[in-house]
Amino acid sequence: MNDPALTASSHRRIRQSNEVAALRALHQFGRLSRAELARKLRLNRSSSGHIIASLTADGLVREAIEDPPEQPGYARVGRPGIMLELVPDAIFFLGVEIGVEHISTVEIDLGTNIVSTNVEPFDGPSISVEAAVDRAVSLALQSIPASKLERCEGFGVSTPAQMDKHGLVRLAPLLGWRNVHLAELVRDVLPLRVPVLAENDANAFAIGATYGRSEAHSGVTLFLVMESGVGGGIIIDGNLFRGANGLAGEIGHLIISDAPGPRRNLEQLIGLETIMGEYRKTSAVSHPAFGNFLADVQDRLPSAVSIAEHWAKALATGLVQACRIIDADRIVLGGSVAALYPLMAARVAAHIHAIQESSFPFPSITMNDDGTVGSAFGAACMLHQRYLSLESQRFADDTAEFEEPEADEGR
Amino acid sequence: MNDPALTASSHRRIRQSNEVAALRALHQFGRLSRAELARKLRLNRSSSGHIIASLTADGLVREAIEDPPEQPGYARVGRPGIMLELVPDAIFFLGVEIGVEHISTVEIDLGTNIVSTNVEPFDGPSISVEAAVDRAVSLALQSIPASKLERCEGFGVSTPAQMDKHGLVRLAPLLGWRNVHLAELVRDVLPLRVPVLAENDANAFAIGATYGRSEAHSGVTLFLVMESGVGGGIIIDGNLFRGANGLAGEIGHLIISDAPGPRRNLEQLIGLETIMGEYRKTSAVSHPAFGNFLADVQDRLPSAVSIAEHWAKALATGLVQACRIIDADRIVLGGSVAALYPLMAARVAAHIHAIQESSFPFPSITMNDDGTVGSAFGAACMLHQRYLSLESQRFADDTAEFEEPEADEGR
DNA sequence: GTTAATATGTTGCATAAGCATACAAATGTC
DNA sequence: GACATTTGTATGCTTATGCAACATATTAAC
Repeated sequence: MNDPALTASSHRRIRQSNEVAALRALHQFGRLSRAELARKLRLNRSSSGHIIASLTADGLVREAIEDPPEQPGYARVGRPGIMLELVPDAIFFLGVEIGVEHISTVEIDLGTNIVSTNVEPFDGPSISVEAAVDRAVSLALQSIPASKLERCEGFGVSTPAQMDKHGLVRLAPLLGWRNVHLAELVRDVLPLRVPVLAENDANAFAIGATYGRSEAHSGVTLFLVMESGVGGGIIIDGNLFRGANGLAGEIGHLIISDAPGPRRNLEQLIGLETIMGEYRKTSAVSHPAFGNFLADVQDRLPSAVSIAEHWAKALATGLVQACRIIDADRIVLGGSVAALYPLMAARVAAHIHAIQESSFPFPSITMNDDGTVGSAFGAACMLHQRYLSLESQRFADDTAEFEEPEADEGR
Repeated sequence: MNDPALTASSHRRIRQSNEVAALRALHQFGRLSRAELARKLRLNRSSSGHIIASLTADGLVREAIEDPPEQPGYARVGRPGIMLELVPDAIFFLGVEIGVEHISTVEIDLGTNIVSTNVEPFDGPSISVEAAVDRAVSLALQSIPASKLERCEGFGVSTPAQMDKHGLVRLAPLLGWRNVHLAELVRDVLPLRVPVLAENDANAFAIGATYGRSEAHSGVTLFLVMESGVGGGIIIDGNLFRGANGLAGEIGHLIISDAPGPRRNLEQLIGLETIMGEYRKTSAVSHPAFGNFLADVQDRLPSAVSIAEHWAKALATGLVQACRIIDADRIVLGGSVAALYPLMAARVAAHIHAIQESSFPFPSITMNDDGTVGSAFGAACMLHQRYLSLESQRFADDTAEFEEPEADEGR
């Protein structure tokens, strides 16, 4: 492909771009009248009408039957608009997470509502890629009736792996994969001709946690997933920033060696295993769970508090380092270990202010409240995002030619 | 402004977008025929002709009189195309750097060639913002004949400061500024109605070092300026990534505390002052310069080599940390201290491989060969880049309405 | 040296899509 | 109940691109 920045607009492209913009606006703002849409898109009212007509014909948009909660008190003069909304079940997207210990799948609709989820235990390291893909695909499809299948418009896979943007896995240490084209494998197995995207699990999680949230729609969000491993993803202006090799935001491998001793990375300092390893040494319970630890911290048990304190300091250090580089304005914590944050928020903040120079602003830190299927959900969101873009399959009929290997003589 | 991603295309917008694409292609590839351009832009040959006609009428493009170095050996059949090129002196852009010890100015033409430069000593901390702006503007304009002034299409300012994207300086510790609207001040003083942009000096330097280079046109480039201070900038797919507050890439404030002792940041470890401070303790010369140090390193003088070794290790640590976050595929070193790198490249590489886990790819490291006016040049490039975009002033006549404060009812 | 093949630039026409305008409809205000 | 205000739609206009045809300029072939 030539420089995407250079590609020109043509006639169809305008309409496509405007349809996409309309869909995005409806997704972001929920309900809009044609006139409101025209204003948002800086379009003529009649053009807005045309665009809506074509989207309605495609079954993607409809007029809302009821316009219920008419803001009370503020009644506007003039003829009221007819509210438009996305037709949620017009199409759907599937996302699966191939984890180390489980496979999760999610179905989302055009409104990015979760329609259904499946989770299944799984022993990643002992299973071949092909078998894993088979299981993931069949789990995702098991609850979809055949008649509905054709409305599927995308399939996303997330997995703990380094991979390029085409879904070619370079390395997946936890699963023992190397140089497998994951997206291809899924495409081959899927009984559908739909776009397939594969993405690192932390990156997918980051998309899922921010997708559609207006806060994350502009600015820089750093998302952290803290489990036994610590991953991360960066969202810039609502889009995933992958970096050159899909490794951007892999904050778990930051080197934090404030203390003397062997060099340790952030993952080894704030990951679940470290916490539990330390906690086991002191806990009264024989096989303590993370919940026991949280309870002990809450109860101000000194040994637990001390562990949490180290955790807070390491986390603060990592966040400060990351922000020196990407200058995020928003940090979102996810993964099971994030539950420790509310108990330690003040300590984390104190450490941050002690560590960083006072002239630097610091981002807000919030928790990700999402459920357990975050990464699969994010994978599905990636395809929703793609559908609401110029790369959408809706426009594929006229761009059907895939004659990419054109001679790049000009380099 | 509403979501920029949502704004729709209209008729004029197509043409504008295509004219911009044509200008960019000509800038990037130098000379193209109408037919070649049409292929690059995926446009019909006749459309390409129309666009070129309108750009030629505007005086921005012309047919090259001679097509000299016709690649020998490879003669293509068919009617040869008429080569088109930008008219370099159709318009020009000015860039100034308000440094701590000097003011530099640059004039570049439409081909981003440097037309002229001025440098003047300056005592930043002792001079008010207004006076500094005055001097910078008059130095930039001094060699421009009045008749030429109207062809100026942009004015860029770079300075060591934290500022937002509108050119509002939050803090400039080295100059003693705080909460000044630098871009506004320049606009007020300039005897021209041209776009004015202000940017942090390291960010501007980064743009200048990568702008127009096809290598940097895709991927992630981390640029480092090493002087007494250490700054940095990040270029993603050819565009500056500012972060939420314009502080992205400010790698000098990374905390590197591998050694015991007080916490130190990267700037304190690899900056010019540290090197020279250490070097002075051992040097035979009474007032040694950085050149003496370089010579001693080259001569393998143990004391100098030891200093350089520490430098290499700290640099390697900083680069690895940065790449864990942004996953750059290209690092460019600039500033006077960068001259040390070629002597230590092997050691830096060794440290990098020792520090980072083997599964991570590592970016190439190159030197910035640019002259002393890099930051001013970058500031000028920012306006060149803007001119070759849809925000160009060329299109301002029909977008003249600035009725931004529209009610954002939908939030 | 003439003819064929190939690629470029230009011209006239068709098409598509947004814009401007006008108008009917639906609501609130007086 | 008259009027203002806003929405949605229908009509004609403008504009930029695409398409096809043609003249033009060059190489290759006989």
